[in-house]
Amino acid sequence: MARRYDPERRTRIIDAALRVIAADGIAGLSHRTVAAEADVPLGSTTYHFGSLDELLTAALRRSNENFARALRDSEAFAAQPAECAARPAGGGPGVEDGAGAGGGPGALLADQLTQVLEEWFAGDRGAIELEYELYLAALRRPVLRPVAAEWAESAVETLSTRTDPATARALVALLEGVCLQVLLTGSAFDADYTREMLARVVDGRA
Amino acid sequence: MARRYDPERRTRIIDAALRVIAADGIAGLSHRTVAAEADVPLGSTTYHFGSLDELLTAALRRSNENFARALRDSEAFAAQPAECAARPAGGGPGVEDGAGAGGGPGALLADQLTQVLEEWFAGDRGAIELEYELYLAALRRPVLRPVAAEWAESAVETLSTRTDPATARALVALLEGVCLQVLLTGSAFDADYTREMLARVVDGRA
Amino acid sequence: MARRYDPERRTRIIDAALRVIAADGIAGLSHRTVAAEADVPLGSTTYHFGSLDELLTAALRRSNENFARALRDSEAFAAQPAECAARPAGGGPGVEDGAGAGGGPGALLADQLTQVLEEWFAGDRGAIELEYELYLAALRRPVLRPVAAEWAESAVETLSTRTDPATARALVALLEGVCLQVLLTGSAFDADYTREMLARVVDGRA
Amino acid sequence: MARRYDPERRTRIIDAALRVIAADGIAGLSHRTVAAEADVPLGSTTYHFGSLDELLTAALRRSNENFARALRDSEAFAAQPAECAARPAGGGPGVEDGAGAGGGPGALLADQLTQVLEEWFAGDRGAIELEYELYLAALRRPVLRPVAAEWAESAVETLSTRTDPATARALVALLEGVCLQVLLTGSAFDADYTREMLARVVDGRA
DNA sequence: AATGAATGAGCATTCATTCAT
DNA sequence: TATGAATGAATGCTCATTCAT
Repeated sequence: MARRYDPERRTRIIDAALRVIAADGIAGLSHRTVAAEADVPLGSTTYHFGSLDELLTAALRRSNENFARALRDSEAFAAQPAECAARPAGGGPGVEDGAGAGGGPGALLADQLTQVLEEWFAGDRGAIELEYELYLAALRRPVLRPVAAEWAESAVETLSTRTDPATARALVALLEGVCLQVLLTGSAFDADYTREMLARVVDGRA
Repeated sequence: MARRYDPERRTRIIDAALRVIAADGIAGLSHRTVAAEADVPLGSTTYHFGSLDELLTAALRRSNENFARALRDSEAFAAQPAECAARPAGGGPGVEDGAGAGGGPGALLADQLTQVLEEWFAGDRGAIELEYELYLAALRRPVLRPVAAEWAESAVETLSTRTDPATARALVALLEGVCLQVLLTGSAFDADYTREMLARVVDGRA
Repeated sequence: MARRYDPERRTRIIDAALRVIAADGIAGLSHRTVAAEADVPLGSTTYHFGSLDELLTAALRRSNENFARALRDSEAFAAQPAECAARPAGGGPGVEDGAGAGGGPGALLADQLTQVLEEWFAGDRGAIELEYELYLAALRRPVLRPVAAEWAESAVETLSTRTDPATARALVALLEGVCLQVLLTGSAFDADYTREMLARVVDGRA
Repeated sequence: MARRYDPERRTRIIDAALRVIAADGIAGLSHRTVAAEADVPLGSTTYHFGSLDELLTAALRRSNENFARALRDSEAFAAQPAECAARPAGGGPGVEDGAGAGGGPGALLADQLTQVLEEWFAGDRGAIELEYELYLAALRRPVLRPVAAEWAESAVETLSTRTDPATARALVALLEGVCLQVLLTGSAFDADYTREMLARVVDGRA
């Protein structure tokens, strides 16, 4: 096996880990499974990642990056309030100032966030589960907490461009709670309800 | 070993499972560890629970019961339903004497819920982690979802005695999101912020 | 592989362990090597011995028993002083009161012990190394110390039938020191010197 | 990492090896552990020492030097050679003022040796175990035997300045046997008994 | 009905060594 | 000359499960 000099190997192992976790969960992640998925020798995974926790940490970090990029690229969220207001009526379906929420000033943001979630749930369900599973793993793995905290921080920061930080934090918490209920109980995502509740949080600002 | 006729064995095994999970997480749960913790022969655990999933389901159900009882017994929450009932239907803005939140009608409920959480976080951290770990396990274990759904349902029902069902559901989601942030990122529980955001959800009712 | 119901399996594993250690040293002892040597499945060794230390302890104990039996069966040592004295001159070669040692009263015991060592060194060298290696392993493995202490105790007791306990202990120490020098430096066993020094210890009694 | 031209590296690696062995035993010695302890690249250890046996040999040699220096520096033993030299050749029973042993001529030497041991056991127990473990390793590693033999030889030579060579050899054997019993069985060092038995060996000279 | 001996698969991890630089 | 990336073998150990009793 002449595979020396593979500078991307570390990266490929992380990607393989994400695929393994997506398929079988963190419980299915082992040096062996990830080595097989990445098509590298077993020793290579232990060489690059001294422990599974280390690999898990790297995987969570990558997952965060993936999500951040996805959010940044999301059309629904990218829209700026000013532009929106300026947009002529008859525009896109979701952004027209209060589809459901009573028309308070928070309607636009609430609507956009709801749309992001809608897109997210409409896409590959495995991807959401993957990201949540990694994120939730921090509950029992203290080494993951700093990375989980980074993620939460970054989500709050992103929303802070549209509202005050405390409200942003609450929006993230509510979104997470809503997602969790959908994912854990197998119930359907209810866009109207979500939009309404997000709007309450935004509009409740003193 | 003359332990025949032990009608409580099933129960003792479940309790042992909860202790094992509290100590080492679900990953540490095995027929062996639970048998040792319950001081029961190895074969006994496989006899009473055909698979670990079965045991896990029973454990989650018990955990839910424990939490429900704790909530029912909580002084903070058990409070003023009587007053509420006594209040004239369709009356004014409700209970205005909320401690903390600016005086919106949701102040009292928000305050009580915040207090419940405060008590919860002040107590044994292991207990919270245990309950959350079991609940979150439903993400990857479909067999647990019905039980997780039961739990969510029951929480919503409990809150529905104080507000409308949709708002109750959102309160549960927000509470879960807040708890998750505390547990996953290791940050401190912020009572004022929690109270304020809960109140926004309650008071936002159309 | 239908090998259920093998009540002697534990014993066979210990015997196999002794053979493995004799051949490759404690460093060569592993669950795998011992399983192969005993012709049992790998899992069988870990089932019967929860850890290698446990297996090692059992092996040292067995080794001690083997040695004790060998000593008991040794003709050289079995001879009783009274009988010896009563025996007509021209008897066996080594027991005649002071072959080398100056004729002090300790000559007989010293001579017999020397003969035991001589027999021992003349036999299978691997057996001695095996026993010493197991015994010396207690230096770094506290769990072995009680067993090593048992062995030392038993050796002292055996010699105490022929002299006072303190002297017996010193004889054992001297014998061990002499053996060690032979085994560690590769030098030859010097019977005359050994006899002489043992006699000094015995005869030095106040 | 600009650590070229490091003439002391070999030495530092050996010192690190001694620390590793002191901490985790020979079983804990590996190229990796010693490289980490010496703060040296992994490749450096395999470069300077072709095999672990080579490193082990060097470590045993250094350990011997350390012990020899310690013995030389010991006040207890460094004692009265002058008096000895001053004593008329072929004189009477030697140094009779032995502290403890009944006054035989060997009393002084026995007393001094006992004191050396007492000091040794009073000091860092890890150091003794380290030295013994390395020394005893020769049992199973023929390459170490010459070095172990050097050590024994040197100890005998040192004692030979105070008594005849055969007696010196026996004293070393007895001392080793006594130490071994203490180290292997975890029993306490008994100075009176040791002094008495050493004296018997010295005084037994024909 | 209940148990514990038995087993093969799998695990994380450590390792000596090789080799291209 | 010196190094660290790389790798295949081996380690101790845990496990769910089977099955004869």
